[in-house]
Amino acid sequence: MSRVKSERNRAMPDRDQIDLPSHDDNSVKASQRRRADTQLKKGPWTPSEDAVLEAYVRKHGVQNWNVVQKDTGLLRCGKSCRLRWSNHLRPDLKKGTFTKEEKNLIIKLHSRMGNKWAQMASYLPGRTDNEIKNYWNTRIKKCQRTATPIYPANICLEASNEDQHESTDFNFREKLANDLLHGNGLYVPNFTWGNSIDDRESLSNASHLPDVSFSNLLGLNFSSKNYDFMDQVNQEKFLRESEISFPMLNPTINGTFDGSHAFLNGNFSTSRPITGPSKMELPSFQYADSDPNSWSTYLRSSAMQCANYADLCTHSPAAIVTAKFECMAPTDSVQLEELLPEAHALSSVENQQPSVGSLSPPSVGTPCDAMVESSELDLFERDPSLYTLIDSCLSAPPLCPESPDEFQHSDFLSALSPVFASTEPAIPQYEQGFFSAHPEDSRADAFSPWNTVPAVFP
DNA sequence: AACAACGCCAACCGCGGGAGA
DNA sequence: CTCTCCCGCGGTTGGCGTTGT
Repeated sequence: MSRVKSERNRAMPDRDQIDLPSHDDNSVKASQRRRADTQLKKGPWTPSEDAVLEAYVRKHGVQNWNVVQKDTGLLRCGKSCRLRWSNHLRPDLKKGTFTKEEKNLIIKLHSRMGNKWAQMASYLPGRTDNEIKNYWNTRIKKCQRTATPIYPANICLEASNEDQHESTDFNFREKLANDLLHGNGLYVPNFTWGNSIDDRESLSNASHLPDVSFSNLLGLNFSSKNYDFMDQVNQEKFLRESEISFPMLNPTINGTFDGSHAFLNGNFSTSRPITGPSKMELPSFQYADSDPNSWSTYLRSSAMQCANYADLCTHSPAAIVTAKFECMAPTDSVQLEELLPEAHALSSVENQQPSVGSLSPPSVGTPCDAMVESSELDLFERDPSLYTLIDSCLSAPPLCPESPDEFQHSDFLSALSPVFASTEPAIPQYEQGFFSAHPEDSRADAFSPWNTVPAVFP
């Protein structure tokens, strides 16, 4: 903060609006403040007010918002002036609705930052924290109403992959493996079909991993010496997918959160079961994994349930049709700078758009986009031939649980592959040098010529 | 056509932090 | 060290247009 002393002295002593004698006691100040508040205008800004404010800022720049109010005679408090300028009158603002790329980025950023709207805005040049906040709040409401995950699976996948690849000081993957393996012991799940598969809400947030090996799905590796972490989480993933395939298995997936794991669509609490209306605040990824109800504990329990699902698959191979919904891996080891490439790419895309404020050009159709628009992919709609495929599979003789390897699934999976092939997110490439400085420099405020240069309109 | 629900947006409010007196 | 002031942030509210019933 580099305010000039003289400017500060010109500022109105009152917190936001009015000059008050320095010798007044607090009660008098408060009284006068209230009186002053009533004199100030509230509500929507008129074009004439905008013009006055803009003209003033163009001439004098931004130094002290209370001075703006005083000098211009606007019946607006300094705070209101600042808000109006930063959210609407700034020349570098980008108008219009968020593009799909921006939405993706917001979701990804929120998965890492939580409700740090201003920080998030720094990754979205031309966008304000208020815009992002409004978008997110609307999104949360929508997700709550439709009982869909707040964090689309593809976003979580990227977060998961990035964390797995780049985390150095905290190896989340190994931590999970340790949790799952109970030290050096192998996890031998209970294969008894009939255990209720609960916590599907939680399962929808399991870690995304590459396509599930069918032998893993059938539980063959559960007793294998080579049964590693990936196998376990693959099975975990598959179990979660079962909830998507067979929602009827979980009558409790209706938006209430009173389970011990307390997953909240994309958010999960570290400790407290959540009942009733929930406040979707910070992202799950931000919470430390230090609670008995946490992610690792959850994974451990659901790995066991996975075996149940593997059993189910031996009788109902059609279940795997929906097996391509990714999910998340919460972690507290996050490099926010990882998002710079995407932010840059996003900015590049925006720059190529025909005009500021217009809608984005026809999307290339990344699956991530699709997930943002609709978290629930109807694979059957996307490929009606699946019906035939499933029918043929279901009409085949039941598989023998004792020899699940006999199941010839390769054709089945390959037939499905066109459906699944497009579900990997397309991450824009990062062009070196676009962001030459810290992302904070890309903040809308920082981009503004007012802040860096002289406070005088060029 | 009327009403309600929803979505979006703008603006306000309270609070905390930084800086200067 | 304390107080005051300003700024910025996050939460919340209210208005208005759109959509659904």
